[in-house]
Amino acid sequence: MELSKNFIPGAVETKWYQHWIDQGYFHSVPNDKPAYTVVIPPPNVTGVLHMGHCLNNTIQDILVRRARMQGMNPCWVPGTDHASIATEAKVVAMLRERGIAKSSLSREEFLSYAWEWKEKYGGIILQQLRKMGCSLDWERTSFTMDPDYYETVIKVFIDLYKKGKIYRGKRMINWDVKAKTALSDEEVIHKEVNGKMYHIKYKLDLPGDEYITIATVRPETIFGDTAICVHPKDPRYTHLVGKHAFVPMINRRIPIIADDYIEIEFGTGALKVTPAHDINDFQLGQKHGLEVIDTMNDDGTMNDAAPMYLGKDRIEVRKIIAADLEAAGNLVKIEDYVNQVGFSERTDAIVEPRLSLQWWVDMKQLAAPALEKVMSDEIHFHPAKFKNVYRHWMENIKDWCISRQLWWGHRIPAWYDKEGNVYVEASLEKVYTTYPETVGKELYQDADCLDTWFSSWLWPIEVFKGMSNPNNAEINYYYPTSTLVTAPEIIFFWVARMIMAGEEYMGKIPFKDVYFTGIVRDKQGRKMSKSLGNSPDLLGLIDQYGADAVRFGIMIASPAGNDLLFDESTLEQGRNFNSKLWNATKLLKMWEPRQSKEGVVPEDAAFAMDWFQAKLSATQLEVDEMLKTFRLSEALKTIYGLIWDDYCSWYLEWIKPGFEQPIHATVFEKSIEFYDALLQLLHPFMPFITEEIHHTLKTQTEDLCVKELAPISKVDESVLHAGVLLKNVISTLRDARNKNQIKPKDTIELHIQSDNNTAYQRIQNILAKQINAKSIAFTNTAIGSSIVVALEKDKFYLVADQAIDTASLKENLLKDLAHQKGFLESVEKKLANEKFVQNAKPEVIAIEQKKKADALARIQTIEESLAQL
RNA sequence: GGGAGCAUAGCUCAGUUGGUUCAGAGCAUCUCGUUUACACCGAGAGGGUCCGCGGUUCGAGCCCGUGUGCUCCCA
Repeated sequence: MELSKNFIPGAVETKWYQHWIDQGYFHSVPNDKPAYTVVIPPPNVTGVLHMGHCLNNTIQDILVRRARMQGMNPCWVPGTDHASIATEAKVVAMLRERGIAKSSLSREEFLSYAWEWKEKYGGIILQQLRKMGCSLDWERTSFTMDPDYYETVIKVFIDLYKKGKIYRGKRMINWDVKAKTALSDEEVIHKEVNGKMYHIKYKLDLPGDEYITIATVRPETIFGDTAICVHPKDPRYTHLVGKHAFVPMINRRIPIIADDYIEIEFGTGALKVTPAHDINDFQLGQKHGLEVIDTMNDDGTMNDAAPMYLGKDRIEVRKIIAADLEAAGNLVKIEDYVNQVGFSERTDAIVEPRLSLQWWVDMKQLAAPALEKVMSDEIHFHPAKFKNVYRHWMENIKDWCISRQLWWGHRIPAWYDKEGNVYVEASLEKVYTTYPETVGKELYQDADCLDTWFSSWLWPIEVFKGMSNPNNAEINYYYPTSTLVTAPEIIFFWVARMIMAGEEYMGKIPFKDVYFTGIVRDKQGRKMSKSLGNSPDLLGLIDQYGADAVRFGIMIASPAGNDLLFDESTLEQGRNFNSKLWNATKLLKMWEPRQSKEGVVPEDAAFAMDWFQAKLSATQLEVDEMLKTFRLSEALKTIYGLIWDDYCSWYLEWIKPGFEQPIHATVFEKSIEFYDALLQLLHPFMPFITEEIHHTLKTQTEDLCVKELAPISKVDESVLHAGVLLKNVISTLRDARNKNQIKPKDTIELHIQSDNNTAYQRIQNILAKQINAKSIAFTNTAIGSSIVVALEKDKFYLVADQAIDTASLKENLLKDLAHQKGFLESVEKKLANEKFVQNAKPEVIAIEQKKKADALARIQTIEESLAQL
């Protein structure tokens, strides 16, 4: 069979993915084997695959595929999140394009558009995961708004309400004026913004023309001012406390109060207090019993508290108010000022603090066990540094605002009567049953939805129907899940809350290990984002390089828990690795028809096979350990080196038969076997090409995808060491050839002077081949007119046809000699140090003594070589 | 303002409880080379005051203190 010149990924990938699906390899049912369960962090239902997903899902696939090959029963559950605010925003935008305003639709009409949208775009991201080769159990695809899931979310709300852990309260919340909804603290992104500090003077309610000057970055909020506050010990203002001032432009009279919350040094030392629009002002207002005047509508425009700006956006007002204040004679000055401003994660609108009646979860009790499980390492965080971050948050946890003023999501199961009484139940019928006093009353349901995370925190439970069908066989088998792979940015949003839900509703942790991936950044270290346009098109990259190369590229640059700087050159490296694998296959296939069964295996090939077996086993052990400790990037690097350097560059060259010579059948078989073992080791990282080559090498009885790893054979340390020596000799002699400008085609004669000839006898054919020597001889004496190379205690004489550059040879030897002598000196100094000899461990001293002996021997060798020149 | 983390070769990172020939890898760089697997390649080489300063120790990239620079989270 003639193999194509290069490996072409496209068709191969489609073929094998379909085959794996047809064979049902990714579908799991409970059985006798140990379960290895992973639930996907559900991407937004309308999302498209980006680099973050690529990294995250590649890692999960590696873990799952590895588990499959280790004979476990892996189950990787796919699914999507309804992502209430993001999806609703998209639907609203889509409707706007069609000329439909959300406000013109009923809730039911809007939701039918939303479902239509979900059906149309909802599957895209899951299709894209198939392209990447993800071995997900598609029969288990879940959605956070599936009927059972929906009911479970409602059930949890009611349960927590009845336990007194959910309450309704008027609090300062973060208001997204674009989406017209409350946001949790975690959904607000703080950014530094260049703004202005306005100094504004308020006329005092005193005889004469006296003023007090305040400083603010938000002059448009003055209409909500209900006090001015100063520090009680500020000598500038003590005489004014208890007096009153007038808000500019509207001339509303407000008191001047004192509180040590004020920083004397900041601004003018006098603070305008606006309880409706600032969290700190709100607290101050509560303490001093101040009035709360809301000056804004829910879309961020000014209301009738600011009659002259009615209907204008607050940001717009900030720009024009300075001129009006100036005209009114109240503006003192404007300074440049940098401050932190909160933006909505979803809509990028500037978040407004706003007083509002919302639903809250009391977090204190839920947090305690969840903190303990992580601190005690019952749940392992990788890397462990995130334990600190987690602890800090959990110890300072605040109540969770769970209501969102949206329609797309799980509608809050609360009904109100005209008097404002609240009845929480799953349906109106149930309300009438549970609360007989409501019978005959007209009730209306809360219009709001629950925060998306209020459904996702049940994900590892409800994908197995652990709550809608408690104690079923699946939840008992698959839960707790094994490993969660996610981004550190959602450690509080999601990870912490899943642990709480697990403890509360299953009485068990939801997962044993959490692997935090880094954030994918561009070459310059910037976070990838749509607005920067630095997020590459993943499917385009897969088309260009192949899925295996993309997986390779993203994993090789991805240290655990550190951000990864994405650079397309690693994808090239991945594609080159594909080529290397393919070319090695071509070489093996070339030898296939030229096998000979005659005679015994040549001694050098026997050595090569022994060596590679030892190297393979040793590396398999290393990789095993690395994967156990989630050092995936290192494992991939190790496998890459084993294949490229040890197998291709060394082993295949060592066993390579001469020009048009046959290869011994035993050697050929063994080489195929080795290669297959390498493919198996690599398979979790690069599933497509490894499966393809596995079947190209020979007729296989099973697919690599489900082939169980064989036990690792014992490592023969001595042959491993012999291999190191051989590689060392080859490199050193090649270097000597290079330095003496011996052309690659020119042969040399090699004479070896050693105490241990037998060590070289077994490998001399390999050595001859690798350094292009026409003969190898052993000698007890120096060989004249040769290039002398010293390695450890042995000497090598290279006899070439061309003239030898004795001067440079001598120079090199002298350099080496000086180096060795310096080294010897430092070792001797150490050994002469009494304190060292007294304190150091015996094995450390033994090592130093060996160093000394070796250095002495080496100096002798070099001196002898010099004498011969 | 509070908290967490990072600083090792041009770049991205390893470096296990302080102790092997005097700090490793991949990529990049340089030199040589198209001999039938592979130029998406082969052979070889160069490159580091382990951020500064101080301390503990016989011995520090690793431990302690301190300074500087950067990143992230929270207010």
